[in-house]
Amino acid sequence: MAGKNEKRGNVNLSEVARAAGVSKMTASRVLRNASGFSAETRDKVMKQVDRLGYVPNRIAAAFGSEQTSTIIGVSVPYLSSSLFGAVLDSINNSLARLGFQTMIGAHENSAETEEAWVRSMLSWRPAGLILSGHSHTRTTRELIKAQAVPVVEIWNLNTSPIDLSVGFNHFDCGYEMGLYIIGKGYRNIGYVGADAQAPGMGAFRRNGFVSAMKSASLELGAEELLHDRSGFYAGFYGTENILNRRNDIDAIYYQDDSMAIGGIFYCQSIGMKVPGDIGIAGWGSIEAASVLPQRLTTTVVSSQAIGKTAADALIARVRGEPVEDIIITPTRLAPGNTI
Amino acid sequence: MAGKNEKRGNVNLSEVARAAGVSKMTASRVLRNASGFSAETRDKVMKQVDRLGYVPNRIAAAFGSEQTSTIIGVSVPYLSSSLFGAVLDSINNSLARLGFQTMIGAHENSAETEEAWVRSMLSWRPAGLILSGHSHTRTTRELIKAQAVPVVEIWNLNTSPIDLSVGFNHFDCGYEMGLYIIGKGYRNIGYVGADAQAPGMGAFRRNGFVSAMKSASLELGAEELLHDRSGFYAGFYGTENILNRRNDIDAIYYQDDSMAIGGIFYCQSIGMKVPGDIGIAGWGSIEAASVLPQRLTTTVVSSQAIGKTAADALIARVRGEPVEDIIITPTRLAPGNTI
DNA sequence: TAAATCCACGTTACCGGTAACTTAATTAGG
DNA sequence: CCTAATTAAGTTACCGGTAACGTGGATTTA
Repeated sequence: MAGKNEKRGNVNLSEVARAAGVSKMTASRVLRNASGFSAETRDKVMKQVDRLGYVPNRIAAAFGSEQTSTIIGVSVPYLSSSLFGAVLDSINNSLARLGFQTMIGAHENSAETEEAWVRSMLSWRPAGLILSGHSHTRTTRELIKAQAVPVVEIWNLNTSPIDLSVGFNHFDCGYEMGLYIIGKGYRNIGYVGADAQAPGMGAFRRNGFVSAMKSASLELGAEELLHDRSGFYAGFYGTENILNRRNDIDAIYYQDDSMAIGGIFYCQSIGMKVPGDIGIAGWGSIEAASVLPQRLTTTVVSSQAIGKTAADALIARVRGEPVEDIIITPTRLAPGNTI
Repeated sequence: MAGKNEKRGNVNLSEVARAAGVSKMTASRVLRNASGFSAETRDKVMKQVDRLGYVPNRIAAAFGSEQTSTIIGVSVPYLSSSLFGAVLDSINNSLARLGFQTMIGAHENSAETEEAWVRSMLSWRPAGLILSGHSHTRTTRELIKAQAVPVVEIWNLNTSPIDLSVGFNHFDCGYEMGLYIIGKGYRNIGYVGADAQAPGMGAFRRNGFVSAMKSASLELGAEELLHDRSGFYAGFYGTENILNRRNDIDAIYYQDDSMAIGGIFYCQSIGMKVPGDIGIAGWGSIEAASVLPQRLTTTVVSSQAIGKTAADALIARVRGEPVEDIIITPTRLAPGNTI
């Protein structure tokens, strides 16, 4: 009798219940802290739980009730990105606090990869999903709607979301920075980005920026889109390229702060003064910028706020509480002294 | 009949099987690509799968068989850290490729937080776990052993692991760097770190470093342990502190590259030349260092290799294939020109 | 004091797959 | 040509919880 059940050290509810001299259902009620048991019974059950080392089986629970899935699928472009790392940390923190588990996926800015992930994710019958892809395939949308699973699209504000959207408008970020730079008197402005092979949100900012220039009857003096991931080195290299092609560029708008910092270092390395010889602006306000001798002109984004807001909104929806469909998390142009 | 099952757009195997005119079991075999069905039958089933939009239920599958859980729990200190971000990315990539799902947890260097996570994780009956905490509570170890779940401890090499260990020796990294710096003629060396409230692996490197100094009959000239997370700013600030206390320090070893870079910037900001006035060394080889005007003296660690090796080893163990218990991923002291 | 209510707990059925076993038909082998 | 092996299915039982409902005794209410 002992030997048979010790195949894997797995004790189940029935054994706990039997040991405590109650029914399986009563033990279940105690463990879920539902009502319908006396304090005395609870103590009896909990004593056996401890003695037998019972580990609840959430797979069985999720299977049995369909209400009790506490899995939340979270999809981001990359796990190794300082901006998304902070979003993930914040989401995971909020979810864990609320008793939910995070299953992650990295789509690398490919809508097809995202679709494959969503498909496999849905078979876990998650309580909800958090997506950060900038666009989804038609199948992705259909799959999600067919399963009627709550979803929050984060990062970019989607004005007609599948379900909920938490974020801000990337186009507007670019537009605002465009007007700012033009207002400072720059006229021959370049753009350096790094997601040409699979455009992410940076493309929206770039378009907003170009649009601002158009509104002042200007156009991009030069553009460098590396087939690479954004990063310090990509910024360094991209700046080298663009300045080799056009030496009359007086300012550069970068896809993000990492690249802008790389750009500053390139300029430094060839003896160009920032902002004396060239103006530089980034986006995203990463921590690395805080140690630069100059304060980088950038757009401040709160990754933490997005993560927490998204997690809270999703769980509210999961629980059937009322939620705003579209929640804007503010961004702020932070003037520095690199422009 | 139609209305009743359309409660949630959920189609189950029975319905697919009925529509295809076969038994549930045959449909199951087709979907798992097991043997025991004809090409004709497969086409019939797959046609209905597409027509009805069947999404398999992995919760039910995992529940029914116990062999088919494809959940892997992965625990790291923080999700928003460039080093662990790369490890996570690599783990997730490898696992996804092998058909496994990653459930994450962040323990923030607290063994108690890790224990709570392990407890909740085990109730999902995962196929395996990847842990990166530098030490575990006794309960954590007991829980894992009782459930007989495969585990890989990563990052720090554990010479008596619970199950498997993939990583390298942090003490040795510090020791090696200590000898190197002493060999360059420095004598009054400081250490700047940032995990005093919950020591992570950096503490081992620091101890290795101190040990190297002892072997040369030296001791730390000064030490600054910030109650903060490691990062550029912590390095900047820590350097300011340590140099204000002792202005005769001729070199500083940092907990990691982020902090070392922060240190370089602080020195630059007060007009100290690196390495003329002070030598600086970091650890971890993060990308940010690649854009510095000087090449940072550091220890190169392949986060990617650790992630992939750990994932592969774990899955081999899950599948019952033979695996090395202890796998060392190499590190390399990379001399730069900051020392 | 009888009826209504509440409480603590038990019983039954079921969630959606899969393992293990069985059966019928086909093919191979001597 | 008859038996053994192989293949393509079907049947049955079960995984470990939870929802829904049932029951008997204690307490409250009219």
